[in-house]
Amino acid sequence: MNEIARPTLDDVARAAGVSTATVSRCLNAPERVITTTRERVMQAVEALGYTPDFGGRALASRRTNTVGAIIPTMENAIFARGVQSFQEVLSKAGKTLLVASSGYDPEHEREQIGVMISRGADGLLLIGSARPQANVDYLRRRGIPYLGAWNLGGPEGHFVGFNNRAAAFDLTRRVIARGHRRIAMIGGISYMNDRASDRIDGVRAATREAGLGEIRVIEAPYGFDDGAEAFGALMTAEPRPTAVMCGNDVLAVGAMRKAREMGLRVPGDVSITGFDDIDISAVVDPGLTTVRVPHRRMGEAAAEMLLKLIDKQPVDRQIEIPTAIVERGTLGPPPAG
Amino acid sequence: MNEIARPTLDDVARAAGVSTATVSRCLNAPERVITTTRERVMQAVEALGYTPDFGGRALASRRTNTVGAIIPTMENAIFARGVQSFQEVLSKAGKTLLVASSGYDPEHEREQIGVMISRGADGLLLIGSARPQANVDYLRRRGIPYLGAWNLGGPEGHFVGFNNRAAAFDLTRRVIARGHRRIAMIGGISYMNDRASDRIDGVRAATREAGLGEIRVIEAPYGFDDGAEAFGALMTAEPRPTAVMCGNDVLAVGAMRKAREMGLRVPGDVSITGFDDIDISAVVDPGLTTVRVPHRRMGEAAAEMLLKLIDKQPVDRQIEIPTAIVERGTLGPPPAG
DNA sequence: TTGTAGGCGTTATCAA
DNA sequence: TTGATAACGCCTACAA
Repeated sequence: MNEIARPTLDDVARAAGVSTATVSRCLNAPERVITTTRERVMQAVEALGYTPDFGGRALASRRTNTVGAIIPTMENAIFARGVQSFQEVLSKAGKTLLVASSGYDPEHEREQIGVMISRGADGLLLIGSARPQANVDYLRRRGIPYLGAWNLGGPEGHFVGFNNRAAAFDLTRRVIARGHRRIAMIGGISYMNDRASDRIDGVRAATREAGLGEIRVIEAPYGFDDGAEAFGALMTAEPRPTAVMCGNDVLAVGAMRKAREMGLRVPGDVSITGFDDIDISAVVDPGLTTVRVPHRRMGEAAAEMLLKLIDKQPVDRQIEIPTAIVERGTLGPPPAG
Repeated sequence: MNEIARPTLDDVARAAGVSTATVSRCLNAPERVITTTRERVMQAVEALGYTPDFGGRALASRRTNTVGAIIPTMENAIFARGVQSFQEVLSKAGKTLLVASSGYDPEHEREQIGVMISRGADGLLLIGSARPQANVDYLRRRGIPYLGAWNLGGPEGHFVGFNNRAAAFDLTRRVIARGHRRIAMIGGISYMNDRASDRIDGVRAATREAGLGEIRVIEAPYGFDDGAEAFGALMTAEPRPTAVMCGNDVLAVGAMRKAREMGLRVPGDVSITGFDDIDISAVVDPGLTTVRVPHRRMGEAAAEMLLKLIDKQPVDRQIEIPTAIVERGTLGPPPAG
């Protein structure tokens, strides 16, 4: 079987006995071509297996129908899920998704922004709002539409996301209402990560409001072991917290594992809360009390907003996706005494 | 702040007082330009913030430095993980990843292949080997290098993956060695999914080899609830199986949940096994006995192979990534009687 | 409704 | 070592 050279518009035009302009129109504005010729053309397209060349099209139309997403890593299930639905919506709109990862490093993000620009992305999805001004300027000077997702942002820019701070605040209030006075937190690494730092801020604000004084916060990388280790450190200090709130479910599940290893009952001896409501949280025993974050809905909303931005349609500056506390079994009253 | 038109090669050339050809050479073959002029050019590039236009470059060079991946869905953690490492390796090689999803539908996969071709992907990552011949032909006629991943394949084509059948076979032998004679299986949907069907085949082959006769297999979609439901059906039939082997960990964890709901102890009343070793499997109680599948390593190996294929370097036709049985707590001897 | 023709930004071939 | 210049494949006024 011989390798067949890719057919061009010219080939199709010749096969259908029309000009290249007509073929182009058949593909991009079918209503501007009379039915009979259109059918003839489409037949030729089919027969030759023609697919338009992206380079040529991009060059001539100044449009790539490509959208870029720069996320920390797909290994984090919450991003994988959001990106999946983001991509599905894009795909329906005829756009293709270009994916890059920053590994939580602003410098690397900056590089990837360059890659996306150079590939002519029509729009860009970024995560959160915490980034060097240089990265933002870079984008704005190019006038390329972009969006922060997974969180709400500052006074300018477009965002589709959750109010991480408020959700953490509400959850903390609930913990306090259960009677806890000694609360500690295992947060995600907050440097250049506004989701992590907002969650920490939310917890701090609520404990302050309740007059509990400054709570202890350990920041830990995103991993079960890291959560376990931080939990160990927290629980060997005196006075021991009666509730440990975690910046995400992975840390929380790691903490639960460590609690079991230490012979601590949850929630009998210590309450634990998470954030994200990943699959695993419904499955551990007892079930993890956490904050449900609808990543799929967010991905879809982000795609729709970015599409509008690209089309220069009017959009709200921020879209807040509501979250909800999911009470399962890891939050109880503090141990007596 | 005004939006700044993207500078072109021409702009840089003018700023540096050279021809566009020289600028192009500075970027693509620096050694062919004398140092002094090169420095002058690079300065202009820097000053203008020039990034080459992808469309123009693709058109002129017939190369896109783009690689496509068409996977069922990123929501499945095993793909998300593999794609992440795939992307990282690609990125280091200066290639960008285009992502599309097939939703496990061959028809949709075919469409996405078209999209990738039309975008000039230099190479393609597909999942597994089960697909209509038409999809394969489409690719081969174009002469575009592609790769099946996550499984090994038939007599032709390139593959980087696991021997799903052999791994399932080995695990089943282990189950039988524990004394189980009544084994049932909850498999993934096998239609056009060779990973799922190979795992089922492996289990069947081992039970046959042991003279256990035809075992009951229920196929279920990829979801906790689906695993739970299938498990319920299996355990209400007579005679009840003493071991339920699952085609993936998600089904297995669903089965474990259902077992608890039914008041069945695992592994006291029934043993359960999984496949994939996702995060959750180490965290459930008891820990799930399963097959560890190194997705990251596979993603990396796939990227390296595809890169070589694109460069027309010689490669092995198949690369097998080894798997390993992970014994945790869900596999025990069958209940007495 | 259809065709003609110029141009999009880059690379690559040839000369100089 | 550098510079002209002709592709590359497509889109889009503009003309017919």
